[in-house]
Amino acid sequence: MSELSPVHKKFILHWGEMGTRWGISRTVAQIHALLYISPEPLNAEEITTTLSVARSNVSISIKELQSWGLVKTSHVIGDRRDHFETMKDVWEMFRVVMDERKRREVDPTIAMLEECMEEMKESSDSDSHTRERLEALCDFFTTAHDWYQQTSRLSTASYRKLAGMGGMVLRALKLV
Amino acid sequence: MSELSPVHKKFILHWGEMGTRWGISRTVAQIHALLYISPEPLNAEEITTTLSVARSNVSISIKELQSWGLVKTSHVIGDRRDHFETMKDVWEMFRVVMDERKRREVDPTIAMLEECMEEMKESSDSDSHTRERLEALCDFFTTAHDWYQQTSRLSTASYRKLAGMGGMVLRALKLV
DNA sequence: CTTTAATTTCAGAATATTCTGAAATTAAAG
DNA sequence: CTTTAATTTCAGAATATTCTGAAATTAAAG
Repeated sequence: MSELSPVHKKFILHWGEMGTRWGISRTVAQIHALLYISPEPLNAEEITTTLSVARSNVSISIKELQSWGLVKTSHVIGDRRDHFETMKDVWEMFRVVMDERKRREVDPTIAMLEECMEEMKESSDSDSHTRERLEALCDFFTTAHDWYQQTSRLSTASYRKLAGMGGMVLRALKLV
Repeated sequence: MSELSPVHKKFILHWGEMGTRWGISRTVAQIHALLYISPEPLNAEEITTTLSVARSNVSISIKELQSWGLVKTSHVIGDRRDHFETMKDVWEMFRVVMDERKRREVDPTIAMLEECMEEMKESSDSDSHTRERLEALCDFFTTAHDWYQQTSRLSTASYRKLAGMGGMVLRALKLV
């Protein structure tokens, strides 16, 4: 794995680029891409040489990926070094990312909105326009949150089934 | 609107912070938040003083919001300045953002994956593991893309209905 | 306990991003 | 056409982020 084919490079570079657009550092995303296409778990040294980044950068980035729940440690007998791997199931992978983003960003936002509404109530703020806007946002987030709760635990197969049936479902529910 | 209440400040600051986590500059997100809670369209000068940022920063950030399709220009009779406003429907707002992210990030990623697969075919690359991984990713993205196509055009009311019925739908489809 | 391999920490360098303020441009008003 | 208001552009300052390399720490091997 330490010699990347042109396709490997293309994929890893693109994934790194996408990472930066979503607030994830390039190296973190590149390591994730590398582990995703690697047939077997890699140790830190291998990642360092393959991606040409500093050893310490790999260490920190792996920590970051672990905090997202995207990377697990595994071991090889006769080798004391940690090896790292990521899940291969893509739907599972996105579920993990969504869960974490929900926890880090959506939940605090809902909390903030509720606090705002509470504070407005207490100070008997007559600014009904602001109140309406915040309520609409809060509403949207909680509805989306509920839907997510319902669907995110589906198996890969069920998810695929649901997505495939999309149009039919909507027609049956007379939503279209 | 040039004097922000504590709740306004709280909301705008939080929204700005969330923006940075999703790869959007703080000021861009703050302006969006401000326009969202503003009862009427604001001109650039008002935004400048309310948020205490440079006039030029407002100009560039508004451009950015317009490129996302989140901000529209409106005019007031007897005033030659542009006024800016954002949609108030939250579901619509997120749909617009999703559409744009799909166009900017998901579509190019699908294209990249297809190119990779094509290149592997041409060079009759025997790396079946990589091929499998890329195919799985491509598959996921196209399935998600299809589902999104089906549901994203729903009205706010339908979206709410669908989300509300979540559990029922899944049970009816024997997915749970 | 000593040696050595592996890993982590962290200060600061390198880089990228965001923002400012002055100058240039555009365009409405008179 | 001239004046003035409004807007945009853009170089570089300010700031934030990412990354490196050396030093410190941890922990396995002998």
